[in-house]
Amino acid sequence: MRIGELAARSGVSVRALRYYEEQGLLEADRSGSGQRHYPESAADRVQLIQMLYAAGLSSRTIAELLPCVEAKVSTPESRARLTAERDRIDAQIAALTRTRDRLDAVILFSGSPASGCRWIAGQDAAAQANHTATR
Amino acid sequence: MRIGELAARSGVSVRALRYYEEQGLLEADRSGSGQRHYPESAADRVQLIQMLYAAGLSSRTIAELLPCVEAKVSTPESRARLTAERDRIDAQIAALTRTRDRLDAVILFSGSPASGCRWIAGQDAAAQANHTATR
DNA sequence: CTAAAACCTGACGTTGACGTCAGAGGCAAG
DNA sequence: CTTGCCTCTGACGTCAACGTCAGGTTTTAG
Repeated sequence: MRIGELAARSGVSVRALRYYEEQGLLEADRSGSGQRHYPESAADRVQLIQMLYAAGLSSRTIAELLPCVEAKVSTPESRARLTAERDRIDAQIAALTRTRDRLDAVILFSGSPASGCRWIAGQDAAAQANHTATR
Repeated sequence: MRIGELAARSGVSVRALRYYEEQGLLEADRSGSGQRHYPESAADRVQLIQMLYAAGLSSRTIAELLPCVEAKVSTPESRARLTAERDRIDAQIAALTRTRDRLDAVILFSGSPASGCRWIAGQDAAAQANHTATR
């Protein structure tokens, strides 16, 4: 498939796909006229790339680890990197969990009918119950 | 305390503290000569700011929600924002967890002695056991 | 009193993952 | 054939959270 279709399928921009290639994350066959052609498997690969970007990995790190993750093989060096990144992600999850719990506490407390949240007059309890029921 | 000490205590740079003030996240008393003076409580506030930055909130959003989080009060609007951010963080935690599990699978599989990871010759099982024992 | 250290404002520099635009070709339909 | 859409390369633009530097004032240690 060509780049536009891959972009549509994987939900990223055409520019992003070219950028991934530039960073050595995604290879493409070229037609005689220079157009990129991707196999079906490219969609999965793009998903994986996005996944790793979302976890805070840089292009360089992704380029280093992507083959390992796809093939499930690793050298001692790459295994060290993998472990380091996993630990970093673990720490990030822990931090995010604390942050979420903190926000939850604010939401629950300030949203509770008994909490005296009526610090701006004119709020009726119905709207508050609505928000509280969000969870 | 002055800005240098606050920076040292909270582990952020002086520049960052000035930036926070510029963004309306952190206020400071000024001495006659214009130097910033912070109360003890500023350290906690900075920690909270860092926490929210780390969760992916922008300066603008933090400025909006910081008073709510500190005082545990909220208007209906801010509660909606709080809920939205919490949900976003929840989703991010879920995505990170999936990513971590994927990395874990690679580490465990490629690190297992029986996995045939010896695809580069010359590795002894002892080093592998070391890495495996990391967790 | 003096020199070092800390602080001030203002302004330009950095980084990464793209967005966007320009100008030029390629490709199936009518 | 030509119209309209897709693609190409190359290059500059963006945005946020600071880093860094310049040039000057203030505070502190000796």
